Amino acid sequence: MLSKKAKYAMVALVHLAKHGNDGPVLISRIAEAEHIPQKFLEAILLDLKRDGVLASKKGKGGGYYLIKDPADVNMADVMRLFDGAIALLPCVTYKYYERCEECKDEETCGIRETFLLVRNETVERLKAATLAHIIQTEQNLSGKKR
Amino acid sequence: MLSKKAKYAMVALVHLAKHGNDGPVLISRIAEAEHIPQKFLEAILLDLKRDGVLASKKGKGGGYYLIKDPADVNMADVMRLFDGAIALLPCVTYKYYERCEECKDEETCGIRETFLLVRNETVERLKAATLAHIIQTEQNLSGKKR
DNA sequence: GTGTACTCTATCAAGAAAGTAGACTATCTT
DNA sequence: AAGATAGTCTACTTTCTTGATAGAGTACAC
Repeated sequence: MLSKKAKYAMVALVHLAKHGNDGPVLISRIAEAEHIPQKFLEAILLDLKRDGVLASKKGKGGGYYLIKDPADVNMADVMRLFDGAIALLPCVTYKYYERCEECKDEETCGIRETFLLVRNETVERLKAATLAHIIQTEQNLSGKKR
Repeated sequence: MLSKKAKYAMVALVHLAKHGNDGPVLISRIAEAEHIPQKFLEAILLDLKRDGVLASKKGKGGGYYLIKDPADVNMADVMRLFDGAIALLPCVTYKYYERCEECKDEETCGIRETFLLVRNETVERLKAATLAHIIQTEQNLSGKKR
């Protein structure tokens, strides 16, 4: 399962991508609009800033704003930032690789093979899920609903 | 990430599917062969027994053995048994469904849509990963390696 | 220089994950 | 029936992570 941090981060990013066209958005505004505990959200936005996705402005008229193109911000990166590896086993991750102690031969492990395929499919899908893509999807879904 | 329990369960099941043709296999044998803490493995095998995948025999000549066809035991079920839902968000699970508090409209949520697709792909892949399939895969991989 | 708004450090409670200990029960062999 | 074998059950411990909250500090605008 995703952590709340990762989920809140995604929700906040979508919010910023949608409402950030007229300058910085207040933390308090995002917190209220998206029902996220404000203090918790502060830490999350700070992480996203350190990661280079967002920037902020202090004082009156301040707030957070996107500094990347919504088409260049994807859910795979967000998930990795907050929850670490996407794969379900350490032996099929790229950055967090760890050998299974009990595995005799990694190259012929049938379990590993399955989870490697799962990982690859998931990463591909999450990389495609950019902010731009998510917003587009929402518009399509509302269109169908009507 | 998978819990150790789920991973050990998968490894133990593959062991039983491979070596269970001449009667029950001792917990201690599996623990030693697969490098799993024995006491921990006991609890795991008990869970698998309660779930109807394994049966056991006490006393001399006893041990655990599969009571399902290896083609009918898949990793999706094992993962659900030990780790709960496979999906990354509670709002896209079947059995563990929970509404997102902050979600205004689930049907048009772009984030949900992405994680629904991820879940479906993962479940499909894990359902296909039966014990029979895993063992077959291992044979194929060793074949290629030589 | 006052108010606004982000930043940083510390702390906390609850729960889960991973593993350990030990007594108990069922079964087989002789 | 005794004694060994092997799974069953209950309880506990330890460590880590998650999801927060509190409050002082810093930067900026007017």
